[in-house]
Amino acid sequence: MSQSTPGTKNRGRPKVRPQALAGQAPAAREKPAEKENRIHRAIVDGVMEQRLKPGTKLPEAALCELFGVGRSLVQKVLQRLAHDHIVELRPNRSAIVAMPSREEVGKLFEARRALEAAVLPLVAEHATRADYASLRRQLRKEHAAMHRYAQTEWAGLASAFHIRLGELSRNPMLRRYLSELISRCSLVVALFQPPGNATCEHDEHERVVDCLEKGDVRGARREMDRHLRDLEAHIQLVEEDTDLSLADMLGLAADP
Amino acid sequence: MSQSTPGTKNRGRPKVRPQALAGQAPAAREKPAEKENRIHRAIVDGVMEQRLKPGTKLPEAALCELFGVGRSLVQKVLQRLAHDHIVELRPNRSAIVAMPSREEVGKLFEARRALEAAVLPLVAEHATRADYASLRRQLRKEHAAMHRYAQTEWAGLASAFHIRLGELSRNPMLRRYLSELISRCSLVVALFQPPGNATCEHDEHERVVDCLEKGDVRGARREMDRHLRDLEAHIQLVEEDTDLSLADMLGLAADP
DNA sequence: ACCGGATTTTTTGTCGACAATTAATGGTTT
DNA sequence: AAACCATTAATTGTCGACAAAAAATCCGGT
Repeated sequence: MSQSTPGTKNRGRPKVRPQALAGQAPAAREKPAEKENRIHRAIVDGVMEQRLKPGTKLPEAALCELFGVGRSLVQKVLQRLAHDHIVELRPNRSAIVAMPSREEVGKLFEARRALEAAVLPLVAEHATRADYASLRRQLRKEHAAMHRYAQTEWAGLASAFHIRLGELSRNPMLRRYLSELISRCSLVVALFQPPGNATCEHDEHERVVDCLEKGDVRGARREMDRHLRDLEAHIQLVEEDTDLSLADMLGLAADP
Repeated sequence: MSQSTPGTKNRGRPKVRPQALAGQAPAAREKPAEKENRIHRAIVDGVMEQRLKPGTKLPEAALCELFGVGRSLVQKVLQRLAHDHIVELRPNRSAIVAMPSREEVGKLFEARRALEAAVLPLVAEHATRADYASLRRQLRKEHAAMHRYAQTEWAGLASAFHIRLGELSRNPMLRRYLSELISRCSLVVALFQPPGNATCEHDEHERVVDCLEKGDVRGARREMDRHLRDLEAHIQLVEEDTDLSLADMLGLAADP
């Protein structure tokens, strides 16, 4: 199969465009650490909202200009993003937005199922009445957003539920690992979920809390496992075999 | 060239001493990435073998001189170490070797129990005959080292068993998380285990493999949980309440 | 016209310099 | 003598500069 397209000089992956990154104006004076977080958040948001598509190049120089900082900061941020698997970092090459393969996505959800299951007994062990109450409050907000068709807000709240469970395990390491997996999953969901295709998820979250509050850990695990498999089943990977530069270019051409 | 100025007053936390870091001579030409790994490994080894005690300051300038690199590299390495919780990184202050509190250690082992339990079913699902055979081979080496009283080697092999289980889960994320927790645990064990107090661990590892090979996941989980609780029970934390600078000074005073 | 090698361009890797921040020191007052 | 404040020293935070690697481009041979 021939992949060489004669005459196409500007072939390759798209570079970052200014509009793709919400240009947060640097406040008059900000604490040093905040600068780093600002850049980090801007890129994460860009990826989550699909302004930055997988494979997009993120050259350090461009980011420096866009955010008005030196390369040291940009490098530190890219390092962090690479560790969270949001960008891919190759030696002597531009960092690119991570493009998980079909298999990686499978393993990712597998890991998440395992970790959520591992967390539930600890939640049941440590959670108090007040904790369950706050969970219920969160679920109400979630429902409200869903019925309002506030897509992105709802996605955030749905993740927040799982993250809250991680917190309720009262274990910082498990919480951190779970948060990491949840972020990556919602990234994948955002990537492969064409806008509008909202997976209405009934009240699977509620059922998990019901079981937990009854002390039925095994039931909670079962419900959670089913919920996560549902979530995974709802995403369809549309993947190109070896080279998606053409698709990228088309995507880039369709400029808002 | 005078090496270290003997007139410095060493009050407060101990600083890094040249002997405490195995001075790997930089090979004639090494790949860029290897430099970073060399420094990383040197510090990790130093901590594991207790040449670098918790609370030891690691100023960037000193590390630069010791390894003959610039501050960028040192910073990158410290960043990585901080992420692995081997050093603690405070803003505008020297990085110090991490000193886990009693509670952190408890949570650490809790997380590890949860994760090892979560990994076992996947191992049982994916492992082949050959995998079990290689596990058994590894166990034989472990036994040999134990009977030879090769303390440090045996510790490494014992960790290797658990790490191998992580690999056999065939899940990169779970493998990485588990490896991280195992490293931190063996770090803690090394810290609080006075040399000579070898916890002979019978053949708890064998029992886990036995259950796995029989397809008895639940049994394997039970054995593993017991094994890890045993391990935790064998470490005694000798901790100071709020401030251990005095103890540090004493530790430093007892200088070879 | 096409392929392969030399050249230019882009981009990262690494370093030392300067500014900012914190800890340590010393001097003054009560 | 103890506490407080000003000054000094040590250490990190951030930046641009230069070198090295890879990619993109150009060019001559078949």
